[in-house]
Amino acid sequence: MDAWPTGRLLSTASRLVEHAWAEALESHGLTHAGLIVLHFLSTGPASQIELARRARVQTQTMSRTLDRLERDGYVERSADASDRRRHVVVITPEGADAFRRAHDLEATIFPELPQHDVLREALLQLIAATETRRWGDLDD
Amino acid sequence: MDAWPTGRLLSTASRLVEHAWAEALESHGLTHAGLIVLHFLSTGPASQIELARRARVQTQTMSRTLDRLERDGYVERSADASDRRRHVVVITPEGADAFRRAHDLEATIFPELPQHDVLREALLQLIAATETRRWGDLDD
DNA sequence: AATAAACAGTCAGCAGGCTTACTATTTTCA
DNA sequence: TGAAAATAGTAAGCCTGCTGACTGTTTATT
Repeated sequence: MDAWPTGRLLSTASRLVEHAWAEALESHGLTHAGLIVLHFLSTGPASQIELARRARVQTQTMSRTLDRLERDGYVERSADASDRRRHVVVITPEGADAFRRAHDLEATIFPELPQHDVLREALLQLIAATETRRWGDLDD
Repeated sequence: MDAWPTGRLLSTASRLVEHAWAEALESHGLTHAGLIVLHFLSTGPASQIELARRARVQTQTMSRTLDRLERDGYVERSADASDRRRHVVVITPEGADAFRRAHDLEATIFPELPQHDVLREALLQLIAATETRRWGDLDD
């Protein structure tokens, strides 16, 4: 496995970690993708396009993630009065509750690593190096 | 984004890198998941369960990946005479060709990173720390 | 003012992860 | 030997990425 290309190591590690999360999250009625959204909404409402931009996914993907969150009663969508193209997405009390319960898991589920800080730094650099081409200049 | 949990950084980085790959690979008629399989098969035939184990995916996932590779003419499945439960998977000349053309991309597509070696080492440790619970003891 | 362009969101369909549930074959062992 | 257990593979259905094509609304241009 030492011979694997770095991209493959990256996606394998990502899948393994995500799976460990998923196990913990499903007991709170949440998924990985949903948790990200609740995180963003915990500080206030947002449009779908803004949520997509911050999560670095396509608006179509975000649309379906919100479908599921809405189905489960964690968010609500309403038309924006001043711009009827826009939907304002708001977290519900149930959503805020689920987020609060799940929030600490994010930190604790990650395995102890001697290189944790270095890993974070390298990932941030890697993201910075690749994302501009795909997502343009983002400030968060 | 500095405040993001490490798991989220990991999956975001993984998706961005994978997307850059995908662009390059599709010009060779390949996908990420397919390339891994061709890589494993380039040194000889294997059973589906063995391919799944080495790629760290479920056999059901591998089954469908092989469906697509077979559909595209890159691999062939045949029943194992000595154990009729088993399918022996073999790479075709077309598959070997596609693999050869794509092989170098894996290394060159990855962005230059000052921390490349440290990143690899951290990822290998992370995989080692998480995979045993899910995949048992593997020797590769 | 009318038309063109940009924008916000959705739908349909594919890929590749996952789980649960199934068939068919082989192995074990009572 | 014959029944139970293990093994290899598939099917169906969910989630979350993606692309391409579409609707409806707003903004820009002429």
